[in-house]
Amino acid sequence: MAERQLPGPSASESGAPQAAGRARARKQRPVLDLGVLDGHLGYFVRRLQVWIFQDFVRTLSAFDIRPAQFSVLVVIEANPGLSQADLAETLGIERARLVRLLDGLERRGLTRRRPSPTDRRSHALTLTDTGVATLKRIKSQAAEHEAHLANRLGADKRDVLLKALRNFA
Amino acid sequence: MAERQLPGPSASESGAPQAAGRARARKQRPVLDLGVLDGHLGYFVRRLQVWIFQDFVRTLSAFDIRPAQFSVLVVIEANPGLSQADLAETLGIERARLVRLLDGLERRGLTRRRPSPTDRRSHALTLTDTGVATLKRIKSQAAEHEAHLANRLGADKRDVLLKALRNFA
DNA sequence: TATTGTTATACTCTATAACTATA
DNA sequence: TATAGTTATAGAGTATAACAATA
Repeated sequence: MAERQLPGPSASESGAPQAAGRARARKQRPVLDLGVLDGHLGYFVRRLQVWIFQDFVRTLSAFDIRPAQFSVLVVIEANPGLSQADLAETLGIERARLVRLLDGLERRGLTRRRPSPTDRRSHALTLTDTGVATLKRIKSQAAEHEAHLANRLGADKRDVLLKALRNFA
Repeated sequence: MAERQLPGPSASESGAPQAAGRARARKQRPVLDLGVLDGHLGYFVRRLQVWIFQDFVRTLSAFDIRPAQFSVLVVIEANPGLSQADLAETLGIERARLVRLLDGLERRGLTRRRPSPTDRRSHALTLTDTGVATLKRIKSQAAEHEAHLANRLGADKRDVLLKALRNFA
């Protein structure tokens, strides 16, 4: 794991790592003009999203879990017995991609595909006992990641954003 | 280009395509529980970001340009003569990836790498005349995409988000 | 005819590591 | 020693098409 500075999510837990690690000098760069990018919401949404993903992956590195995998585990837990098609539709993931995603989670013993009692084409998805136990710990770490975000963004601003975006998709 | 429905950005320009194309019936799906995802800002930021990218690509399909390419063109135009390292740092793109990105734009005659007058290791990036002219038209389409977003999100909410995120990265 | 899960392909993007030529 | 541009690789993710089994 290499060190990362500036725009990336900080590896330090809190506040100012000022006099701690004797931060190496970095090349000074000119502040550039963003041009019309400054008026495009998409640019800033993307920057925020990248920051969030990086912090999520780092904060949950002990579990080797990525945001997409997390979302799959959470939705299966909340809706046991659901089908792959329904899961894919809910999360906006391609059915085709979900296959590999579930293969991975299944190989790790976290999820299970059972035959659907009502439709022989589809699978009924559930968490294994290990999956439930592991997800409990994962959720705890994910909450810590969310705290990082609130800290970085300001708790008030984070709440505003959450409410504003909740009804979007 | 296949049809796309529901969560994706609508292909229709405005309002309600209700009685127009006699939309095909879609399988009815149960509304699933998002579980703790509902409290994670990252999930909704990701959904919004995906929507924005899709609408951007569709709205600018006549130019075959993607968000990353757009951001590169805009920042070069606003900071002629800048280096690849500075551009990469500003946009949060890996230096390694920027190389291919610029190769593509250069092949299309939009950008140019000139020798830096002060540092023989680095390049001074500029738009070509074609690049300037093309970008002008691209920016017009990008503005239309931004209008779609404001329409979808609500103009007021869009403004709030832009202000909230501008100072993030 | 349409849907479910699946396989396959192409492309974008992130994350790294390494190399060369310069500074 | 460090930086600039480059090449290469591995993996995630998107987009798309096709197929067999089933509805």
